[in-house]
Amino acid sequence: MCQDVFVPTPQRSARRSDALSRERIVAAAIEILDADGEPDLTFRALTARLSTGAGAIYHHIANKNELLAAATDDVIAQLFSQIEKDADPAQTLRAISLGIFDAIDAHPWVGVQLSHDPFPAVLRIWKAIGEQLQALEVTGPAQSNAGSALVSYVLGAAAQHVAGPRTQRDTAAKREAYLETLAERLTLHDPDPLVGEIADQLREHDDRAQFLAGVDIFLTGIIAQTTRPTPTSS
Amino acid sequence: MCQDVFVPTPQRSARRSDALSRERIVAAAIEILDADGEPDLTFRALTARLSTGAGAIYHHIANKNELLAAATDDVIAQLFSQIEKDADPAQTLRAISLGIFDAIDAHPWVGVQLSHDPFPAVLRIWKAIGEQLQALEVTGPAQSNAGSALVSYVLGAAAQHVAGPRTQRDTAAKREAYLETLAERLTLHDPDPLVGEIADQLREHDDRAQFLAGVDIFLTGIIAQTTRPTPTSS
DNA sequence: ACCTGAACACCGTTCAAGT
DNA sequence: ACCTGAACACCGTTCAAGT
Repeated sequence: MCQDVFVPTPQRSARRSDALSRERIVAAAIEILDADGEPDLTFRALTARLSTGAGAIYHHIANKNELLAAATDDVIAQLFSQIEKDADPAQTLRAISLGIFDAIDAHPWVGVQLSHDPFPAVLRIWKAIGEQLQALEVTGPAQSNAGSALVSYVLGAAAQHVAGPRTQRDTAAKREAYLETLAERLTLHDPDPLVGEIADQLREHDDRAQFLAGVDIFLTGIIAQTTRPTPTSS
Repeated sequence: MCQDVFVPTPQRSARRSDALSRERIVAAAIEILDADGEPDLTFRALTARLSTGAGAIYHHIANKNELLAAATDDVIAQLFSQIEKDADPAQTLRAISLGIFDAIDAHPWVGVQLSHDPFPAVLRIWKAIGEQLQALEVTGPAQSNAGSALVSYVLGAAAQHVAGPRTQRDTAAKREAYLETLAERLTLHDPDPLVGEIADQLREHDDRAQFLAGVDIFLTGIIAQTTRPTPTSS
């Protein structure tokens, strides 16, 4: 269809100074999502915060899915503008992974969204990780496999980290209680000693440190496979 | 419109032979989820299929979250009853990972649920993977790290695999078109040659093979770390 | 062009009333 | 004890009407 022009019209009737825009809508959505979680992001809450009518939003955003995707992309874009690249590609990959983990820790709804509907934010992640893998001289199908695996791991681990709690406040304050409850329910329902061990690990472990240990397992595997592509090669 | 009566009940006190039960409710929910996807699992659709009233469900299931968790646990439990253990723990870990991937491929809503609300199904996965890691003589904190990482990878990869399509029919028939559309949008919005490469990979790659390649990166990393715990050790 | 807000077609859950 | 189904308190989205 045609391009809609979008002439900013400086003089005109001036209207309200804080006119609605996609940016303002996304910013307001992020505030609600961070404060109250995804279920509380309703068009009614959004219109109340923006002092507008329900339908006005739809002049800038197609629907709620697009709003969530835009809010997620905003957080991820912001994150990548802050990542500092190291001379060592493996170290940069650790920084990228940890940056994503911390962003999802701070905005749990981002983790849910990236697993549910990855476009367009996950593209940024693919690009950044692919670049570093090339620097590691992992190329061709090996790069595709390694990149896909690392992206899946990072998103999967972050999603597990924020599973249960729905807001950042919840994550910090309630995750311990959540894990404790979970641990109790496990041991209650299952006398298996292995379950007891898992429950203890739940109580004690540090998600962030464990996440980084997983990244290192990946990097070790990628580097080992590059050095020695197949187990049968000499 | 008022009488409704329509009481077939032949002899009364026998009640209906197919009385409601948690099992029948969960089975009906799985049928709807597989056929139409999570958004179409409504209590109205469920009561219609079970020929009952809306409130009757609540005598057996606390709410929709519990219903989704129960349906997911049902699928995962079913899966583990079919896994064949190999003498080689690494091979069994591949079989478990692939079994979970295929189960989520067949029931995409399971992937969403496991990322969103892991209990109790993810416990089964932890147990099965932890057992095989012990057989690999990965113990202590290393086992905890390795198990957590593999679970995160498997769930993350499966979630990415089913992202977009919402039913198994969609996955098979529409994923190719989805990836093609995605590839086109990528190249349209971004002239970066790296994006072009990613788009080509999207079009060509085999999710299942790539998933297995990622599992092997993991196993390689875990085994390499066990053999040589820290990079600085001789 | 952009905004308004009532209206529409839903949804999960509750609860008085039945058996 | 278990079931019924109307009612309640929402929700995302639409659309005639305004400026």
